[in-house]
Amino acid sequence: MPKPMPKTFDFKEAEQRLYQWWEHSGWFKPEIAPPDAEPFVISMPPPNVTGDLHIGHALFVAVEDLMTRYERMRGKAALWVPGTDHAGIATQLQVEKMLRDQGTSRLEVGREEFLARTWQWKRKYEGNIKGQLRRIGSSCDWQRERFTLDDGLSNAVQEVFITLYQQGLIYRGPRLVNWSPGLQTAVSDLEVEREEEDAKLYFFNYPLEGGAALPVATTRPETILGDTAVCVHPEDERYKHLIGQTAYVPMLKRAIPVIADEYVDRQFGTGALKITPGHDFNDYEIARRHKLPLINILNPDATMSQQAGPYAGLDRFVCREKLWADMQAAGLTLEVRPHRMVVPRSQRGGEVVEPLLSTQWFLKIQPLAQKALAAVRDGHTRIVPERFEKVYYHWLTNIEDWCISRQLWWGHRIPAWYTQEGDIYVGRNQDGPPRDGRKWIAEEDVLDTWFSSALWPFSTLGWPENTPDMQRFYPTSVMETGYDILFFWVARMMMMGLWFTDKPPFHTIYLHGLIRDKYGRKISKTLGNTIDPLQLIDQYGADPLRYTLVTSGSPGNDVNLDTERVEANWKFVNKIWQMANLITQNLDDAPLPTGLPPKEALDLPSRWIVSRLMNVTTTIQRLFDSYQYGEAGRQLQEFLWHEFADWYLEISKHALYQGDQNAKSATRRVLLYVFDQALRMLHPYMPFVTEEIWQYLPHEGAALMIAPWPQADLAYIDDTAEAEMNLLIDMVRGIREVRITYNVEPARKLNVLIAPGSRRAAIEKHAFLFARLCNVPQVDMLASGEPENAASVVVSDVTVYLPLAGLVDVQAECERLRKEQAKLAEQIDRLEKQLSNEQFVTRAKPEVVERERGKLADLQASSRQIGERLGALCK
RNA sequence: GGGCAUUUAGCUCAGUUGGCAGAGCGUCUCGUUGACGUCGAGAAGGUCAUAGGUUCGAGUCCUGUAAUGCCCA
Repeated sequence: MPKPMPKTFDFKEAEQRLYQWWEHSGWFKPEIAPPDAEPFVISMPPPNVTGDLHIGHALFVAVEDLMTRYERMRGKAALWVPGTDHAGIATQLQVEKMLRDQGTSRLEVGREEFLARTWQWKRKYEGNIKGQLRRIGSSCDWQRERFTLDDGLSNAVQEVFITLYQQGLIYRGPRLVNWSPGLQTAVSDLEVEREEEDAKLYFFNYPLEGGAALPVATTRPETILGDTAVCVHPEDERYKHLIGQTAYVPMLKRAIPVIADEYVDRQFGTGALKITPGHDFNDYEIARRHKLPLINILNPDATMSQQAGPYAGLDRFVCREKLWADMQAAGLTLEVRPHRMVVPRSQRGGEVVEPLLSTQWFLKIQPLAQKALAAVRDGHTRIVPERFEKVYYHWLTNIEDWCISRQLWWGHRIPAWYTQEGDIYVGRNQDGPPRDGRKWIAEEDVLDTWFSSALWPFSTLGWPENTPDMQRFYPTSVMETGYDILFFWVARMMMMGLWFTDKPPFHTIYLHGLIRDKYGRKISKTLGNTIDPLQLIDQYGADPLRYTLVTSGSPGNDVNLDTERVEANWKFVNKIWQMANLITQNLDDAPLPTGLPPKEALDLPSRWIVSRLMNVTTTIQRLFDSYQYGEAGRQLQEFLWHEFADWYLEISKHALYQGDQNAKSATRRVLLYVFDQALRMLHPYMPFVTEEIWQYLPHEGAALMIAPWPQADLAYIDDTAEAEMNLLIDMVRGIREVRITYNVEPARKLNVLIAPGSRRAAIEKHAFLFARLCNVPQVDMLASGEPENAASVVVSDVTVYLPLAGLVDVQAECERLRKEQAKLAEQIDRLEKQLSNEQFVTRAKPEVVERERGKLADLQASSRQIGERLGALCK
């Protein structure tokens, strides 16, 4: 006898054991496939080492592990490269917070000590993350694990930086950048979030030469101190005559010109615009056109600089109030109105970001963007779902130079040095600056984290060395990640990959949606609606969580996660376990030939379930081919639970308990085969329970995770068997319904009489089904006439009579039959109309017409039967 | 301002070559049996947001509208 299974699946014990076994067996490595196997590669989006994994991470793990396991079972050399990201700003903020809690600070401990502490932090959270990835069941190759600050990856970063610099694509210079005063660093456009907020619009008089004044409106009065012009529309009749005059900056009395530019919106405010090129992107452009000077009135911490004269040292918002009060006292102010405006805020801290003149490193991105655009446009890389291609095109077409330097400590140090004279040298950090006797000062800044992430698909494989991994596994296959980082990450990987390897880094970009709570609200700590994947795993196991995440939505759309579904799917796991229990309990020692018996040797239920399996397998394959994993998973559940378990398992008991050796053997083979195939297809969704069960079943090969992926054998598809079984199933359902309608105690056995119409043979042969499925142990064929006191069930041209002496209320039965008849009449009417429509018969596909005709015939037969019954019973 | 998505049962969502509207949860009945009460049987519940169009036929394709959400400026 096979090893008996425990009553229930102990996932806590099994998950850990199975994972270790898989890993130690080396099955997560692509090397288990033959050397000439086609590779399948995913670079894992590296989680930040800032903290623990959240439910969003669990989603990408579920999907990527599914893809990897599927391709591995298909015989590919499947490689899923894991890793973590140093996440410059985010991690630095966390560590700074930790230092603050310890009563010290970054500046107090100094750069070296700060970095040491950050590495400590990194080790701790990286460890957590790896443990969590394992808990979810990730079949990634841990020996190829990478971290963005590894030596190899840092080397790739330097190589890229130096090359781009030499190609003239990286430059350094003073530009207006988005400055985060709290973090004291520049950030890129993407890291600034803009949202409409309630603010104020301040109206005041700009004093002009000769005592006149020009009314101006501004949302940020403190920037008045940095004005270098006042601008009106050249055709504005109100102000035309003032063009060329001199204005005086309030309180500072600095003389500036009144200029004209068509950029000015005459409808907005007063129609006159103050120009602050040092602190506004639009003003900066206007100033360039008019060759205006530029004044920086802000310090890096957003206090006012020396340029602000008497206001120097004040915080920007304090200055706003004070300056306005002073102007009011000077009689310059007009009014303050409430005003909705877009305020730029830092993606990280949420503080207001200031446009600030600052010397930074930039990447001239247009040439790279062109290649990235072309690769998708020419179909070398495909985005799933397709609609994101438009978003991708739009962003890359309008892209501006990327500010890549950050005034942080945690990150890749920019490999550059300067001299006092302003010379720049770019070269490898380990080589140092030129030894030419001059004093070279090392660049302190680090690179934007996304700069290194952009290299991830190839830097993790050993680039710039032409390593064996690089040769075999690059380009990678699929980039699976959230649509929210399409610009931050995916587009940048495309640009860097194409620029440095001349190949798109992956042929497919699969974008998943974001996880929200069951009400569709964004998950956030402040809302308190966070969902901890580890807690769900502790409660229900990894399989239900994974299955739920994958089947709760559709590609590219957000998932409103209802944790009750995890519980429901935990029940599904139990159900599968119980199926396995039943099957294994009904095996014996005799070894069974593997595979299916020939079709001719199968009874009807077996031909039916095998045919259903083949059809489902075909559907699953079609869905997998188009990345529709959610739908595929749902179909598997439907098949396994509501066809295989509800019907075939019940029916198979007949052969198992009452059949002869041949019947037993054939049924066991079918049970094993169908179940085994379904487990294989389910494995990428639920690796643990499927593997554990598989080990209790007779099998070839060491593990389910490396067993071949099913292929449908179309020879077993049997439409006749499916139709025949459906008839029997409908009869059983009808009988069950009657039993419940007449409150027949479930324990009470019933005998039925059947007028079998054209289905006599099939019904006689499978009469045993009724005993097992609806407690009808005896079925007799009715030669003629009708029994008294019987309820009836009509399916096609078959009528089943249930003699229910004393139970049948003739009136109620007539009522039931009339209702049934009316329903049929409605459907018949519809079909008759359709089929008498010349257009339908000639234009619709022949098989559709045929199907409708068949349906009509069945319905008409049923209707006739019921009509006769009504005639006999309900005079 | 431009773009995208969503709108289907009380709730959360499926429904991709156009062919009789589905699941889970919840609700209501009822539970004999040698896998499972973490279960089984049965039932109720829907103008598929809305107005048009294409088509023999539209939840599905096209156009307009509304509401909600997201992205870009």
